[in-house]
Amino acid sequence: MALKHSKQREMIKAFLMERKDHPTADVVYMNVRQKYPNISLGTVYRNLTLLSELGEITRLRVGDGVDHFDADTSPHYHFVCTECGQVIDLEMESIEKITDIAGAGFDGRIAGHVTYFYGTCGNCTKPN
Amino acid sequence: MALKHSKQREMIKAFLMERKDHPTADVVYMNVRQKYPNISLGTVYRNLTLLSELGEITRLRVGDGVDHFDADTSPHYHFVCTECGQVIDLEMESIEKITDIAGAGFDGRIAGHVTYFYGTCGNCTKPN
DNA sequence: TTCCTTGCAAATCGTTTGCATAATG
DNA sequence: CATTATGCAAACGATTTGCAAGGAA
Repeated sequence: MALKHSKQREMIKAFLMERKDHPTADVVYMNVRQKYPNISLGTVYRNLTLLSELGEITRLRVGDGVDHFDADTSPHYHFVCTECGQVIDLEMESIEKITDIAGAGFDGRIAGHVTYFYGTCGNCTKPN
Repeated sequence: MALKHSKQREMIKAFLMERKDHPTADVVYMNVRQKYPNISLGTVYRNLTLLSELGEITRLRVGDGVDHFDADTSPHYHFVCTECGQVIDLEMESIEKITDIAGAGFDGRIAGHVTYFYGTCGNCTKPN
């Protein structure tokens, strides 16, 4: 279980940190491969899973069938454009209280929530 | 594109309506097959997809890797138990306003949101 | 008769995993 | 040296799809 350093993991994490969008495993693979041609898709998946288990990155399941990854683990929300598929960070007031609202009268323990907003992004909304 | 009646579709819809949980395609298949042994998994998938496109049912992507289906299309929220995997309806005050909160200052159009709450359900929370 | 729907099986897609080898501590 | 990590390819599970045959309008 003792973690050992690996060039591959380092590059995957670094790549994720320099991106403001939320790349999929395949995009990570394609990009890291330019600098490190020998890396395999399996290694990318293994490291993305490991990093998210360590809490260093977040796995985003926005409902488009593909997992997205985010190196920004601070609490924030995402918007998914139904037109172009883009996943964008939202700058918005906290809505943490919805967990309490949901918990009122619920027979169980609510630990948290997952929310994403959808619609058309700035670009796709513009007239053409 | 003109829709034609089919016994299979009718039974799938009926089955979904009599369930308060949120069955997966496979569960629908297993159950409908008891009354209609010849039905195929492909047909179940095709009809679930068709019905959800028609807006007669809702496809739930709660992040467990399997799609769940709900015949109740009225706006409501779901809770997913991280212990037993169960998906339950939540009776709670509307949180529709979070769409407005998210839209404030956002350059684009927000059409809606998807939220699910997670934690441990009543049964799984109980001491044992 | 038209053409929507089905059953079946093969195909797809994203992701995971087994295994022998390479790299790390 | 003891272990973790890798590359590769095969395996997986959920869902989709092509096609010839069946059923509804």
